[in-house]
Amino acid sequence: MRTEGRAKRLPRAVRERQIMDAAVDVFSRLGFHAASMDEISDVAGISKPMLYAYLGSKEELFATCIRREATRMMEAIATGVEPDQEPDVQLWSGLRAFFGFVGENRASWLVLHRQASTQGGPFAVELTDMRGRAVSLVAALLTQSTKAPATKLEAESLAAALVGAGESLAEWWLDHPEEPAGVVAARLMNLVWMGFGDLVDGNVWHPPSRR
Amino acid sequence: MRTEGRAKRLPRAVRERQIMDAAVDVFSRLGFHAASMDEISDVAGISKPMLYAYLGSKEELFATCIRREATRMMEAIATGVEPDQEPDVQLWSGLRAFFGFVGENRASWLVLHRQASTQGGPFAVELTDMRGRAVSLVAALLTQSTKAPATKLEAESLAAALVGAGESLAEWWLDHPEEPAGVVAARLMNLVWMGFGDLVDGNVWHPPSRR
DNA sequence: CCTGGTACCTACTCGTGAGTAAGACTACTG
DNA sequence: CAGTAGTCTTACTCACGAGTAGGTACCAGG
Repeated sequence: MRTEGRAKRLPRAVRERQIMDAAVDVFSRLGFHAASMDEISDVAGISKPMLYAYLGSKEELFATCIRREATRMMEAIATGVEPDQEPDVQLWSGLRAFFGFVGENRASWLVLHRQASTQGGPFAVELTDMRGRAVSLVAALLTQSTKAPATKLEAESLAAALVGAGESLAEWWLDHPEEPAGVVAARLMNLVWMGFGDLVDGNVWHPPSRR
Repeated sequence: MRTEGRAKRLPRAVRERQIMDAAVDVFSRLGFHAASMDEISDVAGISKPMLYAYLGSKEELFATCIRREATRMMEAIATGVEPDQEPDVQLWSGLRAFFGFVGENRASWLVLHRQASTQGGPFAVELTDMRGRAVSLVAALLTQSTKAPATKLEAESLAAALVGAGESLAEWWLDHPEEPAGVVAARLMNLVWMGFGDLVDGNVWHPPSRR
């Protein structure tokens, strides 16, 4: 990129989108610290002062990226899940939506997960916030199941474990892209709904209405 | 630290231990990038050139930390687990050992997990390596269960999910230290062995010989 | 008391990357 | 064809942190 001279004049909104896309790309490849504003501006096809003029400091830019991608993902999942269904079906559709999103937005996922841990920055808020929303969502789903976990702590911790399992499996999936999203999602569904105990005995979970 | 003048003369081996301890502390608090060699040397109570003379570059130092802490953790788990037992019992003892270690070595855990993602460095090898060993271990445990997952991929992905669940739950635990290690471990055990399906119906897992 | 060797220090170099000053180019508006 | 508002640039400053040069204190053994 950026071998030509002056960039074409474009309206601010468009430029901002381009910059954000470039930023997500670079952050996902290098992580927050290793990514440089020079490289981002380069990939975006503009010069550094534009970056600062439009998106503020590096930390602000990163936080904005997180916010945008997190919102996209949460919306994808919210769209995919069907409320007013049995808990297991809801979980199933949620998992499908999640893995579907990750499969089609690797960069988004990387920026949200791999760079999530780089604690310290004020953007950590955005991340823990999103993760917290996801956990609460799952926890609510669990609590809503009758006879489910007694304490709030129990539901929340199980939800945290489930979310972590999803994240980890998504990470594993990046190294084994030949597997279709549905298969991976189904595996996690079986793990958390049936448990190894049942799986060992050959009992598997499947959607109520087979397709 | 480091307000006094010259440090007392100490044999190299002792100094190296001190430095490693300081490094783990600083890395766990700040992460690889944000940690500075100045601060580490400061916490260790010595000057920077000593650091370089004894432990090499920053990346070498970090890699050494990872190796040391990873070894400690894997040994703690290996010691805790009882082979020649039923798979579920093995998993149970492994989980107990894992959460026990994390509870008593927060800094070790943080350096191993939170800073794990900071990809890019040559130390990433150490981390993915250790995680790979953990996953393989669990995968072997699963495969050894009769009638278990058919394909190697399936076992490995489930193991990855389980390890991720453990990591995530450990992370959650850091924010809820009032819970005892055993309770947290038991929760994860129930999740992955029984599954939500059973938990919803009130079926819980417990060790074969009640204590 | 010299002679080495090892622990330890102060005080630098030097690259890199965040952030900025000051101005140039383009387009619309009267 | 001004004037003005917004886009875009080159070319800096400046702090911070990795790594080092070159020396000082301390403890052997001869």
